[in-house]
Amino acid sequence: MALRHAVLAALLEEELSGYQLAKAFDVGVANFWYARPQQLYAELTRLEEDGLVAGRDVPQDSRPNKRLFHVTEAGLTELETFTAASAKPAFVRDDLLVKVQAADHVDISDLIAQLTERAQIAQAKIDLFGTLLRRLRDDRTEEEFLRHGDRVGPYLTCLRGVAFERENLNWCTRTITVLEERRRIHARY
Amino acid sequence: MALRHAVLAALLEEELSGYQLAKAFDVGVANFWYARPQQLYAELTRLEEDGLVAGRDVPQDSRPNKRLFHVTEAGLTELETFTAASAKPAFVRDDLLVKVQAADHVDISDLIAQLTERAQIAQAKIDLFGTLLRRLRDDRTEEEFLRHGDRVGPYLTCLRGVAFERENLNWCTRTITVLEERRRIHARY
DNA sequence: CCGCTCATGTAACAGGTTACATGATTTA
DNA sequence: TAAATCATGTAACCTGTTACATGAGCGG
Repeated sequence: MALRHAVLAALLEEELSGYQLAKAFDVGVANFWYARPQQLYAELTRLEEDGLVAGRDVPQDSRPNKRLFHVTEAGLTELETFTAASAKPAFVRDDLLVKVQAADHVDISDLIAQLTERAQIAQAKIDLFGTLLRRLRDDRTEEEFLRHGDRVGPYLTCLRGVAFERENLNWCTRTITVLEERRRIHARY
Repeated sequence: MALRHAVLAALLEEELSGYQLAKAFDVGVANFWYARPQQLYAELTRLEEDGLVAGRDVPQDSRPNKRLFHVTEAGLTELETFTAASAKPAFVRDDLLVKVQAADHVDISDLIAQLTERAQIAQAKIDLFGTLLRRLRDDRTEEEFLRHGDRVGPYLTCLRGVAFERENLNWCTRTITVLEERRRIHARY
């Protein structure tokens, strides 16, 4: 099971409902994992059955009631065990890269369109992460926060997210430039 | 189907056997996708059934015979269609990031060990990709090659691979430094 | 003779995606 | 009144992983 530990890690910081978790694991706030809502609801059910998280009902007026989950002692132990075990390397699996790999055999305009779209998404994420980082470290400088802040885990993963998206953006614009230049040259004949 | 197009893209450059494909999709030569040998053999069978690739038997002495596959006209059309369709964004799903997210609640030494291991893997990949890039562009400078080389797709995906691993390495060493510093401070009490 | 590379698979299972379902409330 | 947000799921399906199986030749 893989999602399992990601959920536990996310719930360490604060009590969350399935719905809130889904938000975090979707749009890109959680840069260390991605999952669909259905998967999260299912996983929370299983985690509770196994006693790794516990939920409590929170009645709300003018909103449907919700269940907030927190990590139990057993859950923390499970996370410790998981952390001690060696991590399998992460792989790249990206449709866009497949398309660029085939660049010399397919329509360049399609490719440029998709690279442009990806670049925009990357920029949006960079902005989002930037805001998030500023909120996490509050007044402090990054250096100061990383030394003495009380919870740096989420900050560190967020730094990874920024770096990744920055490289992503960089590569997209570079690739677009190359492909456009080649199209221009080709168009002369 | 996802692997399908990755296989087609890989076969564009040269005729390959299942075994050769497996090599390319494993160790990290193909930086645009990852797959296990079993999956590739299965996918090649399906692709051939669907007429998107065609194989030919190559008898070898002092080696088992093999089947080399190449992309058919129908296969190329399929790739074009795929490229024209909009790509779904790629997500992060990394065990190591989950562990770092939980950094404030788990054993730091375990974390540092795994970050170190990951950093070494990243360095190895950077070297590998560097060699590959030099081979691809031959004598030419990168600028020159990207403008006038005849097949730049694999080069561009490889550039993405280098950038990714460089950021990976960077983040790992930075994170190690932060965690070690915090451990040092903590140890005083 | 042991382990590695070449060469190709099958079968059972775990994990993730897509489609579908429901229902209340707030905002435009 | 239509769309978005809050809130939670079920069921069928597709994809990918793990474990296992086979067999020949080459290098130490």
